[in-house]
Amino acid sequence: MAVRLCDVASLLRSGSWAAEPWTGQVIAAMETQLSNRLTCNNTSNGPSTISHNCSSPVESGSIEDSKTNLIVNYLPQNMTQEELKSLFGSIGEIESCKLVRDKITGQSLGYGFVNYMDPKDAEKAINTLNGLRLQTKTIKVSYARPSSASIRDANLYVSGLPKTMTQKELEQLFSQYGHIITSRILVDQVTGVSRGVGFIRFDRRIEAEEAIKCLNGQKPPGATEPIMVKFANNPSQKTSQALLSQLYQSPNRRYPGPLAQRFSRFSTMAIDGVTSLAGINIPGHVGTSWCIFVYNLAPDADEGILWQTFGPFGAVTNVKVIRDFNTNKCKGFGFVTMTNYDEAAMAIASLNGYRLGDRVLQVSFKTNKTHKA
DNA sequence: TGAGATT
Repeated sequence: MAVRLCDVASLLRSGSWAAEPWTGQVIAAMETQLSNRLTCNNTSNGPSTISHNCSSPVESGSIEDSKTNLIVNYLPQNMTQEELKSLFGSIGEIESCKLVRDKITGQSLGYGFVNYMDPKDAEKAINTLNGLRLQTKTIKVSYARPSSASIRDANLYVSGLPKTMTQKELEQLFSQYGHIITSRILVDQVTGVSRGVGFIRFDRRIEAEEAIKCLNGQKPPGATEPIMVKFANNPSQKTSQALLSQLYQSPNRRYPGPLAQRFSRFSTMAIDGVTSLAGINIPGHVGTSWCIFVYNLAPDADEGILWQTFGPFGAVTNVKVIRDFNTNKCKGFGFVTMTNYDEAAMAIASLNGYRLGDRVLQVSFKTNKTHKA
């Protein structure tokens, strides 16, 4: 099986995401000022090389920002709002929780918001859940900015990049026009070589607009060909398009649908270990879940450790650490609920006998001893 | 010609 225990071990804080140190949004008057500072004199007389004489943008900041409201990105596609609440509720009391879904299709857009009652819990959630691996995703947890039009649609699609250009170089190129939230260069999955396309998400729309004006059709330093810079499609457009094409196209299936699923659970196992982690629902188990008994947990074990340990194996819907009523210390065992049999079985096979801290776990399906008298 | 970050 392709699941490696070192992956599980690496969960325990790889620090893969830094929390955005960022503290706020800029008032409208500053936007004009910023816009003026960054104005370039790009003429449309064809490609030329880019000069780097623009000044750096000001850092935005405000004490008004919420210290309780978090944005959670890169959630697994099949994760529900209830699971999101369960995961973040293990840190502290939640005031509200929302998984963002496509308005038309209802599909998860892969991100959500969690608002805590106590700012300390929000901070703790960033420290403990940011970078958590869930299925094939590594979630990112950071403070949410107050929603406003100025921060929307600030995502750029860049193509024609030199294949040798690194993410850092891409950021250097674009950072002169504003504060970059995320950047990415797409690579060939087999060779790892750049595909010459990437994405830059700016803090604010005006920064993205300025970058398009200044960089579209220009040659990066040392490049022989000009790059194309434009606004990226947003996810709701894509899901809407997919819905439309489903409605209007012939019934030929391009993706594994109900037919493939009829091969039952082995279809998810046979392809490779990664596919089996993708959270494909298995007919016959819809509406059921699989409860896993985890024994030999340390006294200080908490729900977070169970999420971290089982989350990478598939859809986890709930975790529970059994505690002593008086001391509140873990009594040495807990339970994990998973949606899919394959994923639960994989987790058990991989984690039974696994060393967690100074203890060797015993992991099995929960047996039906039912209730105590 | 493409991942998924502002309710």
